[in-house]
Amino acid sequence: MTIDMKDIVALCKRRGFIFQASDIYGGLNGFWDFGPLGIALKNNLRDAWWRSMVIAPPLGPDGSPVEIVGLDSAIIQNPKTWEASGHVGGFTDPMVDCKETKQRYRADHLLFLTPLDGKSVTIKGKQASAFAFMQGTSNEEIKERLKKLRVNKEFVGTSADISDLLAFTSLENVNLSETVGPDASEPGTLTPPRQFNLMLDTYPGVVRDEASKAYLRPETAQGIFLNYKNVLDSMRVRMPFGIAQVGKAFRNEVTPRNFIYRSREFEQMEMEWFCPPEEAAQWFDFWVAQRKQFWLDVGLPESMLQLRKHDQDELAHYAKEGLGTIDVEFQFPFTAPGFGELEGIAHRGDFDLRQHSEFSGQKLDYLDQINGNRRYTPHVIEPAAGLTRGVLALICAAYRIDPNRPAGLYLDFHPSMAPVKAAILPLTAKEDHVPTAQKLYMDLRKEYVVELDIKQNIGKRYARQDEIGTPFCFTIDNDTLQDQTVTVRERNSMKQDRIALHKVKDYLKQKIR
RNA sequence: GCGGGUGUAGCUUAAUGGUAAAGCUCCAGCCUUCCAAGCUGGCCACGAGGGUUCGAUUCCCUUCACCCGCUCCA
Repeated sequence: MTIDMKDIVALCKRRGFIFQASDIYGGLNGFWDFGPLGIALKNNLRDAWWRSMVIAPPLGPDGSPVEIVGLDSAIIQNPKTWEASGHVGGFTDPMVDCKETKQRYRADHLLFLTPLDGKSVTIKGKQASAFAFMQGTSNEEIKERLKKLRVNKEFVGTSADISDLLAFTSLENVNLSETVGPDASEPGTLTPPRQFNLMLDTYPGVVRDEASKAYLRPETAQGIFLNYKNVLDSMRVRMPFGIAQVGKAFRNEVTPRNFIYRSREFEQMEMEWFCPPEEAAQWFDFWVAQRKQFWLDVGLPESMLQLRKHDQDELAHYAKEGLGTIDVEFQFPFTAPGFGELEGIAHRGDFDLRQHSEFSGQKLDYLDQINGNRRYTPHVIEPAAGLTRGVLALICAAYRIDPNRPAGLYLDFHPSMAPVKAAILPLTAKEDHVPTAQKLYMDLRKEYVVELDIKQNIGKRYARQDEIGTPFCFTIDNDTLQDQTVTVRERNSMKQDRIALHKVKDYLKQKIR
């Protein structure tokens, strides 16, 4: 069965999960709003995460519960934060476009050759003094390409490894008009490198002043590092321990795509786990296993999940010195049969605390008074999950096409994630079914999100509940009035059972973990 | 940012240089004892801006959004 994202987007809109932001104004690229059921689903996922991290964190390798505390830091922090974190400097990738082929290249991924004798050659009547190639191009491919361009010369670097070639950005005075792009047929088609600012900025204060420029956080993590010392000084935590945070983050994605998967405003669930350097490897493995289990627990099927270790060259700037990064990936409809990132577990080493210590002049190390007053800067293991992406994964995983039911489809949410746990349906709108239904509804809503739906025939009401993934429907009919039983209709099987009216609450308690 | 495609009601579709049509949904009422049933009535649309024209949803331009591909993705 292949799922079309169009159908998922349509369902999300039709049933109040996710709307395009600023819909009545024609939308805004990269922004989405969560409707009544979308926020319910998101809150359920967020709460499950918070519970699994802060309220009831898992047992560590030694069998005792690990220690994690919560945090909610500001979205806007002192801009120095992002200088220290490396985001201001390293978060803007210079890009180069080719006017001929319409290709775009990251300037720092381009390498190029210059003739050994320093003399240019003529191609299509134009002088060419440099030839650009994508990083990773093999020597054979380079030779082949030069042959195609009918260039017969000795080049700097051709006989050596590709890594010896000069990086494009290292050439201050490169003459672009004499440079042949990686896929171009003539020189002079490349644009100068352009900076892409990947952080959104703002200007706190009523007067717009360049000196007051600040950034909307591109990740929640830095707010945790900034509060590392505050937490240490106020919470009596001891190494190893974690700080967890859920919140919005903002990135100027070059191309927002795939519904809410890559948006410019999104929500993260991040936990920074601080530990002694020598324990980092053990905790890294521990958290990778824990995080995968979390996604299984909220209902994503094993077959749609995979763990993937980052290659060395795709590691983020902060993860380069550590044990690397492993992603938990989900098989989204738009990546299938491939997978897309849902969560990344990164070993950040002591990079962040070291940087912030240097930029702020504050001591951010740890004095271990239990183990001989040893002093060290903790290493950090970071499970960073996309809450927004998690919601999309839950919806995609739950989407079931079923021609045998009126709605033609249903959402197979795990009962704990379902926005509505149960619907109370009087079989008819007649006066004798309604009061009993209302009474049951008023009773259940104290503990569960339930809906009372009176209007229209029963089939339509079941269909609507199928579409929003409500796991159970309780129907009140004439028999209810006689023997105090109701029909319970189970979403996935559409099977009906009769249970006692007073057992309904226990039934839900047992079914919804 | 590039190339291609698509924009008519909540959804699916229609027609038209001159009052924009229908089915489903939705709402109200009736009827209904278990899966979008039936009857009656009702609400709701030409993505936005500009141009051509007596008149534009239709033709032209621009723009915005979405989809696909490229690119990017700490």
